[in-house]
Amino acid sequence: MEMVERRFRRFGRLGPRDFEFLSDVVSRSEPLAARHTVFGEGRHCRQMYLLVDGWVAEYRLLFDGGRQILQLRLPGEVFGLDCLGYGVSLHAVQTLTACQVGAIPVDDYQRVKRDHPLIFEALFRMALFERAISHEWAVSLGRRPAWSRVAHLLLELTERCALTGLVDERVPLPLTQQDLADCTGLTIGYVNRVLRDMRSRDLIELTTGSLVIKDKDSLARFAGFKARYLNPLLDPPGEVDANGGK
Amino acid sequence: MEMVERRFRRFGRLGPRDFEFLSDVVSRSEPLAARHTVFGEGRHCRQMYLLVDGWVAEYRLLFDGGRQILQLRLPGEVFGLDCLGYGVSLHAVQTLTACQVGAIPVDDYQRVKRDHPLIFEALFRMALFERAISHEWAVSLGRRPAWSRVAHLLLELTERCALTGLVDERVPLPLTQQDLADCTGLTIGYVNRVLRDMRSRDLIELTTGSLVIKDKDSLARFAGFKARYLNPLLDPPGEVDANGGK
DNA sequence: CGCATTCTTGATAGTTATCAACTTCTGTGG
DNA sequence: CCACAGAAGTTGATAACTATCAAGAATGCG
Repeated sequence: MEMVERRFRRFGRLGPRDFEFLSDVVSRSEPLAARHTVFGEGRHCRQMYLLVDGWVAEYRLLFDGGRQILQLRLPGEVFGLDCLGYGVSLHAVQTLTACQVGAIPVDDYQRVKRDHPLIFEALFRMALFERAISHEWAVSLGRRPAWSRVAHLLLELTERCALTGLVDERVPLPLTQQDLADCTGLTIGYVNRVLRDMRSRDLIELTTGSLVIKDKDSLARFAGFKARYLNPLLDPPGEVDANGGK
Repeated sequence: MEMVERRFRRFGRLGPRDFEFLSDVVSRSEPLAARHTVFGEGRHCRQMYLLVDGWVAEYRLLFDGGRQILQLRLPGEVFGLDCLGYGVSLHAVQTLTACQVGAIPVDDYQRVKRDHPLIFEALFRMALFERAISHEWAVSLGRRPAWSRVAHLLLELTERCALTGLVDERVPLPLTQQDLADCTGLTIGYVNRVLRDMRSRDLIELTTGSLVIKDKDSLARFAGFKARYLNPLLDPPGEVDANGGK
């Protein structure tokens, strides 16, 4: 619940009733093993998911065996919203670590909207946040050279871990090099070479499962990384005054 | 108003009061010339925009002069939502054609949420729709070869034009080859070669400003194009029964 | 301790980028 | 109605980044 609460607090001033609802979802959440497929692409879907703990990847598989990771989800985030707009999953989801995952049936959609408008609004604002990240990835995929793509991803992930707190310099990074390749649109071999180069320049320290960025400034400079898109406003417009001064 | 109404009808069963609100925004909309910058990146922003008519591009400029188009907006769509989550524009926007653009001040945000919940919900569902498109672009940028990227974009745009109706076989395509390149992460020269190839195979007919796909099936097959992501559900979950049978 | 991932690395191939003309449009003003 | 200027479209030759493929080393897990 810890991370769920931190996350939602970042996207709205929920009330006790709202946290009760979330807490309820969390209490009914279930554990999933690492590297487990939560759902495939093109499946009829009837529920959204709340990632209570662990990391998952949203991805698409291509005809030729290629894979593009569309987004990484961190603890407290929500995924599987396609059921709302399509009733079918447009992408697949797989756990990267062991996870704890809660479900929110779409049948509860009307109820959430009505009884928990602040949760609904938080979802909207989370969607905007996520969109900003996707845009940044698109810029990487479309216009940045391999080195910058990888640097950008590493910087973004450390920054996102910091966003909900609870991390020091060393951040968990449960991604294989193949995963990194599938995020950045590169091949595993080339990712490896890029990482080797970063290590040789003493910019990062990357072991299986954890990352330390030793020279954030240099890395950010080389990659053209600006963290602005990772710092959403705490309040939606018009509510700052209403709630801020109470 | 025509296109705005068609668009919003696709994303919610708005009431007369809702259309009144939109109509009001439309009536106060202003014309913009083609190739005009609506707003730049990193600007303080206090309003969302309703694209009453015309096409605009959302894009990012890079240090080295490169440009990545993040999204194309068609008539009836909304853009500039960053002001809600960031208060700052994370990307720039430029008109591709002459446009008619309405503004919705963020100060009206609370009012829209309260008095026009269906509009608010429509925005949410539009965001999901837009997300699906962005994901598809990410797959193109990351994993599809140049030829498929271009084919995919052309197919998507014809499909999107059809979504709100009012087009026959020939669709307007106010994009220069440079624009196509900036959408697909390619260079103008290579886009030109790809188009030449498509024309030589008699798959498309592309003149400045308009496109005809002469062999949709072949093109779609070669590019691995599936239009599923462009066909959102007409109703959000739980409302089908409530409204469908009236 | 042994298998199965994951990680590394080298050699080579292939898309796609670069760059620099040149040509074709399109719209404007005379 | 024609001439002109600037934008947009074409094309060729060459370079470069990144992919491929294969195989060996390292690491983690049961």
